[in-house]
Amino acid sequence: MTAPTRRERLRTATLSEIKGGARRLLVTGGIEAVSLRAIARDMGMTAPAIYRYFPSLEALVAGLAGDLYDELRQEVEAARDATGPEPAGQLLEMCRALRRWAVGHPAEFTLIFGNPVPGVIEFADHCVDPDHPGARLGAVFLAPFVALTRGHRLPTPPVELLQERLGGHLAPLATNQGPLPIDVAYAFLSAWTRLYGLVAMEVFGHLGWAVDEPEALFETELISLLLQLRPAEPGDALPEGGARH
Amino acid sequence: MTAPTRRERLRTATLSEIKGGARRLLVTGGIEAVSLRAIARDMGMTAPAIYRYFPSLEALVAGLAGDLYDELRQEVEAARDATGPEPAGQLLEMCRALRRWAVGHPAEFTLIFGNPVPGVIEFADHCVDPDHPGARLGAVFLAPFVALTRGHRLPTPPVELLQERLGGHLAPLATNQGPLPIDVAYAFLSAWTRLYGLVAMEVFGHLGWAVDEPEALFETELISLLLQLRPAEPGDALPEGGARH
DNA sequence: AAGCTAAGTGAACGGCGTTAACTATGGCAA
DNA sequence: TTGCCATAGTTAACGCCGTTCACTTAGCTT
Repeated sequence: MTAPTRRERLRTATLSEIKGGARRLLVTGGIEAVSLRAIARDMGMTAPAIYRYFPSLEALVAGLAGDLYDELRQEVEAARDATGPEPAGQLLEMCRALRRWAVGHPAEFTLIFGNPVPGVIEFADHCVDPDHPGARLGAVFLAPFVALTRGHRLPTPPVELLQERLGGHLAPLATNQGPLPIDVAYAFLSAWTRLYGLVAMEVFGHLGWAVDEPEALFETELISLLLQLRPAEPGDALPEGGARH
Repeated sequence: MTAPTRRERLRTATLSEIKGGARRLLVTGGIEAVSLRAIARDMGMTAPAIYRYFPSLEALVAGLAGDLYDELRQEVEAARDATGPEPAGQLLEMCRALRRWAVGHPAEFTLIFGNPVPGVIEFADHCVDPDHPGARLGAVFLAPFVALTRGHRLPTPPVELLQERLGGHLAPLATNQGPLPIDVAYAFLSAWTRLYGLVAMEVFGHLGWAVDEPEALFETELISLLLQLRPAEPGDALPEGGARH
């Protein structure tokens, strides 16, 4: 690994300048403001020059999406590492970090978690790859989730029903994250879609008809979710929710 | 109210032809395929003529979104009316109708429930209007939900906690749908975001890393949700769940 | 029949992604 | 050191796009 030559340094600098410009346009004007010509204009370049770095605008956007996935994952990991070892507290802070990032970076969240934009479609399609940034983000949440729910009954429908309905369709999850007890797998997916639904509805502006402070709903739902996942204890505030089955 | 003149007939015919063309383009090529020039080309017209019917492409898309909201609501209402009077069965079939429409019309679902597209943004912003199609869709689900949960304890955090966290922030919901007990309001929003999260993740392709048959997860989650909302009875088994096609 | 209004046309402006042909330059080998 | 070549950049062009403007045509009204 020798020292990078001058051309290599210039190339990586230009590449990150392109990505930075794309990000800035994404933040200020949404995905439809990201154009090769605008990026090049901001850099004092011409649009065709960008084709030396990306084969198309779609590819550029896809690369940006990958970076954003990693950024979000690192944010979530940082929140986890800044918390004590109890998985419940870790999950709480990780979920909060996810929402905080989403609300603070709505355009970025929209790009990676909203409608598949043309360049990001292949992303979603080839998600069965365990190295996919989406799967890696899921894995970060899965670890403390498994730790939290280990060894006690989860508030799911009966395991026989889960087996019958869901048993044959969890192959992608097993491929990505290793084998899991079916009730843990189901409870995780249920929690993940709940988290996604809450955050996505807030960021996409679909909660305005119901609440004027989405964070309050988020915090309430988070408490409810974690209470349901905890083993029922005598005097638990949620006896019927947690121990129905 | 006299008979429509010839020009009026032509105008409404052209208007619906424009909308139909826009819908067809949306379905075949996604929202970015909807262009004034393409619509006009398909109609044997020129693009500026459309400005006699819509002030801009954004307005045309917003009108299309409104129509789609109504179409989805009618689909859900039809599913409700084709089911018996028990609110649990009605809710089950309404949720299934929602998912069926979303999966069968992914581009349309994406337009009204995904990233706010420029023309649809004002839609989301002015959602506090009870006549807003989104609020009306919510109301359709709210009625059987209230009936289902009336008179028994819901699996929510304690009401005092709900009051403290959420009490001051439900004004838009009350404005749109009338006053509700806070545990009912919270449980409804929780269920609504769960439903949205599930369907949106499936339609947007964000579940590929986890399941190979999203419908199985949907059905399981639906059963779990309805079981949690019902008063616990000995030997409860949610019979409708098994009577699926 | 005259005149007004609504519907539609064609040309044009500026913006977009992308391609092709061309120029200048950094790095390497003879 | 000189000569070469791959690389990074340029300009020009094509065909899309939304939108505006001036103009024509056809329908309706009086």
